Amino acid sequence: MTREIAEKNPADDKRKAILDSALILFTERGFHGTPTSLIAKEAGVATGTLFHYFKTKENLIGELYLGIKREAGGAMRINAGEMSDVYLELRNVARNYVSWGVENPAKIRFMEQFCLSPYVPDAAREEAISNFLFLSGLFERGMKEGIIKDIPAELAVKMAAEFLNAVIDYIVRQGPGCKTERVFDLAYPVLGDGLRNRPG
Amino acid sequence: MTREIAEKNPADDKRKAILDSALILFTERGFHGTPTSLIAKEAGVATGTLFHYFKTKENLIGELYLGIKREAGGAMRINAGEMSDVYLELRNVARNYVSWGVENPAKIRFMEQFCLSPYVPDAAREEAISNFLFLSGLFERGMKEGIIKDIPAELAVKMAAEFLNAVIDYIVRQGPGCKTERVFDLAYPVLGDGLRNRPG
DNA sequence: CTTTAGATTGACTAATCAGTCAATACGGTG
DNA sequence: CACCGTATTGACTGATTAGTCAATCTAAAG
Repeated sequence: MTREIAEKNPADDKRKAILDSALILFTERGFHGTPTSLIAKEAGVATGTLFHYFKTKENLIGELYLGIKREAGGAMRINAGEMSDVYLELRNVARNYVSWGVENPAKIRFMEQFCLSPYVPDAAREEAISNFLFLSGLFERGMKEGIIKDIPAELAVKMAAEFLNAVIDYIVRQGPGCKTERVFDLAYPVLGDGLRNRPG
Repeated sequence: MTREIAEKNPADDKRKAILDSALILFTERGFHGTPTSLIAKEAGVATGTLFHYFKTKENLIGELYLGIKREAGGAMRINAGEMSDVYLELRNVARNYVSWGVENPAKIRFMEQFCLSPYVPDAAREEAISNFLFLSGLFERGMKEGIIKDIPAELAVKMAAEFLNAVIDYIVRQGPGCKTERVFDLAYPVLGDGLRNRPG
């Protein structure tokens, strides 16, 4: 009856619908500002169904957070390991991240708004970090090879991530007329040249 | 009786106590997660007193946001206009901002957590921007002089701000043993070299 | 002392919300 | 069809909260 084409598991669809609605509502209204009843209504299910899939509201936000972090980490790795040097690898990762961010502004917003927030369970935050360890590794390799400034890798990752978030935010705010590639080519050299050891 | 030394206006003290408590509690528990009754209790006043000084809870958060933005803008301008070139001016602004941020981690947390948040009234956000217009001006001057890469000033401000937030966050997380100046000297060249036109 | 205006109080209310639960519908298996 | 475990529902509850208000306090001025 209500069966859609290519629908593998109706249960997973409800789950996904709940997560999708929660993402939008949380970014628009905040965690405590969004009642579970509203999430359920927007997802087209009853309140009870929401609590069938997620034990508590905090559990829901934790799973949402983890899923987004995993997706971001995955998006960054496209074509990873295929470049001729660390510098190009970093540029590729940055490019992937910005593309993903521009196409998923709500997810970026969610991460920025909630990564420091007390609502995200510690366990979810810790597991999320693991998705970005490869980045520290990349920086450390570049430093060992002497082509990246020698600074703590943790600091470098943080700086790069925040920098790219700013680029994404700028592109999204410019509206649909703004070509991502053009802005990226303008903005990335600031990070790239900055990280380079003894530039020139 | 309860009069302290050098107390100009007892009313202003209550106001300030409420804002101070609100800042801590909002960063620890979020906006909707912090009842006005708790803010009042932590400030040592009655609930009614809080609503005597602030018409609504949203009004309170708006004033808190504005005050912090004003303070940050003021901190950045220390010794501004006294440097020999734009590059040194920028470094001075960055240094001032990082120092202020490291000394006021709760205020940085608040700004990061709530600057994108729907709880901040639009009016407060708009007025806050005016405190940072001088920064766009500084970037534009540097671009005109050809010593800064030619990119949209709005983008440059955003990139620099997020970059410095990452530096502050790193220093604060390292704990009290971490010397701000040392980390700043390590981190700033990444931004400085990056912004410089045709480095080398 | 009396008056007056603002500051302060905290019990109270109407509204809202996270999570429950008993009832029902669904879907696969024999 | 009969059986059974899972999915789904939405009215309901106990707890919490923003904001009110009538009463009380304080302090300055006459």
